Amino acid sequence: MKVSVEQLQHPPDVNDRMCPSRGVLEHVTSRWGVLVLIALAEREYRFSELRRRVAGVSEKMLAQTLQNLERDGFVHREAHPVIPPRVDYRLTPLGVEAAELVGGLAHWVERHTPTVLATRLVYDAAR
Amino acid sequence: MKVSVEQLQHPPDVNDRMCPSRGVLEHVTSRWGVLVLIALAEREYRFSELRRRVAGVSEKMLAQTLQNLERDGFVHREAHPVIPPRVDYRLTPLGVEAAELVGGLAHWVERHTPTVLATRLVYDAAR
DNA sequence: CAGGATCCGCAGGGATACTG
DNA sequence: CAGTATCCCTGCGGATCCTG
Repeated sequence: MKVSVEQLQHPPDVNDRMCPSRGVLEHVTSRWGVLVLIALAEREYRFSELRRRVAGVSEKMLAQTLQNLERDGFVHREAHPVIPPRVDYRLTPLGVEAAELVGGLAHWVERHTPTVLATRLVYDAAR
Repeated sequence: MKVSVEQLQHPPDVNDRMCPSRGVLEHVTSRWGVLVLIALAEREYRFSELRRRVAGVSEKMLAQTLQNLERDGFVHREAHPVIPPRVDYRLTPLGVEAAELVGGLAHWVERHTPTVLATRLVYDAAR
């Protein structure tokens, strides 16, 4: 089989280059991205507040998630020059829309989870 | 409608039982799950048709994704006892709803991707 | 307190070969 | 054609330490 040079030049992330919207979608639907958006949908949070709210997230992943969401324009970061440091995170107008959509999806999933679990039992029982 | 963050969390293994909805959500929002749902939203597909339609997915991941979606009750699998084998995949009524939601989210992201990319440029330029 | 820097384990996922 | 089985590896994400 012949392989084009172009394919070899950019082996990684070909899809990302061709379809950047996939990357954006993965940011908002990522494991912690979903939870952060839903949390910030209710109100503004500080870093460690958010860390407690989204229990289980590591500092690293929370920082990374927030940076992605800020870079994409979904979250606004406001650092107050005080000691000790204080940083507030809130949704941008774009973030509010995104949070409504992912929140809607999450809520729909929650409502139908019992059905899904029952379906799984039937599926698993059939083998 | 408000969605609580607590109900969606499952950092350790135990939380899968405490919060199974998170698992369901990850199935439909997974990298390939989203694309499969969107593809099947337009029409019924066969396995290798779907593989060509969802460019970049490996056989393994497509099979795994389809099994998850079938087990959760979003996709119906119909195998025809012919040679060569022929298997059709289509959305269930529940899957249609799910596909509408993830599709809505995906299309919203697509519409706002130019804005996001522009925002990223500004963000990156600021450092 | 808000995060950067580092190390590292392990499972998610790709490539390939094989089967019914 | 529609998968399953196998090998293999990277990169996600957790833990820990450090700084402003």
